[in-house]
Amino acid sequence: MPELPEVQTTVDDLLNLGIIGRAVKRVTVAWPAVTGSISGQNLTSLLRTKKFAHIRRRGKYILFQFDNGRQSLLHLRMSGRLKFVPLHTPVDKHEHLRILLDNDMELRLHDPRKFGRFTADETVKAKLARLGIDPLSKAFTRRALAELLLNRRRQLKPLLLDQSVIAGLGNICADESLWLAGLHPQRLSASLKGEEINGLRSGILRFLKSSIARGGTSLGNGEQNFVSVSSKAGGNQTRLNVYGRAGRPCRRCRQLIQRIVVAQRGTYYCPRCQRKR
DNA sequence: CATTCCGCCTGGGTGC
DNA sequence: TGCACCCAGGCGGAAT
Ligand SMILES: [Zn+2]
Repeated sequence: MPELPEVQTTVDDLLNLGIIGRAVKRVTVAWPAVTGSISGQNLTSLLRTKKFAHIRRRGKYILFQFDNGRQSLLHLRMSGRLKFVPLHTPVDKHEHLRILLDNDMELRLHDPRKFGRFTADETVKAKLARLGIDPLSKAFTRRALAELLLNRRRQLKPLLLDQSVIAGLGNICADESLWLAGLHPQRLSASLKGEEINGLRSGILRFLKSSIARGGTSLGNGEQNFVSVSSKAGGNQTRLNVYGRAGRPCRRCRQLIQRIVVAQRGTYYCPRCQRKR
């Protein structure tokens, strides 16, 4: 579930927990697929005594940088979230990766669907290199977005979800941004006019800033619902205009919101405000 | 180059 | 209660 705002919220939380400057004591892997079958012992020998120097968001990845220069990446995928608890806290059945620090606090990946991934090897650089522009960076100008759109002939929504084009946007952000901009999710990227491109950029930024300011979007109360490291649910769900609102009236024109499938993802839009043309 | 389908997993919701 | 079915915030690989 986590998209850019939820990952950013998670990183912001991590930076308030006193992890920076602490060393790794042990890594425990409870579900091998999380690490691509790299054992906890291997990861422990790689990271033991190394201190956390930086924690940053890169697209939807959380990047951990250690004081020896080693980098590792954590991706929360669909249902991952982090917990930070004392060493002897009973291990939940959904906690598949645990990183013990030298203050006996443990960072745990809680991930019911087991899609989350952690890597600390040489593939990190390649993964980072594949990421497109960060939508919150200064480089994400109207001109930069125009170039990304006009040089491709793709449907808008799959393009927005392509992490090698723009890094961090997810299914909710794509639908909400397209509604804000009044653009059909299947419009061809190369067909956009200047003003439409500017509107799309504004929509993306407006959604991201709103969601981050509210601690992300938390859609329910289940195991797979997003909460930050401090166990707080986000508040952006009440601001959604189309996502999950099929059959309900558009807040702008009262036309009923429709759900279609685009690029194998549920896609919500207003047939009146967002014409294919 | 773009699109489509599948696999990876568990859990929540709905309808019978 | 039970069961069948559909859906889910992501992504990588294969086929077309
Ligand atoms: Zn509308």
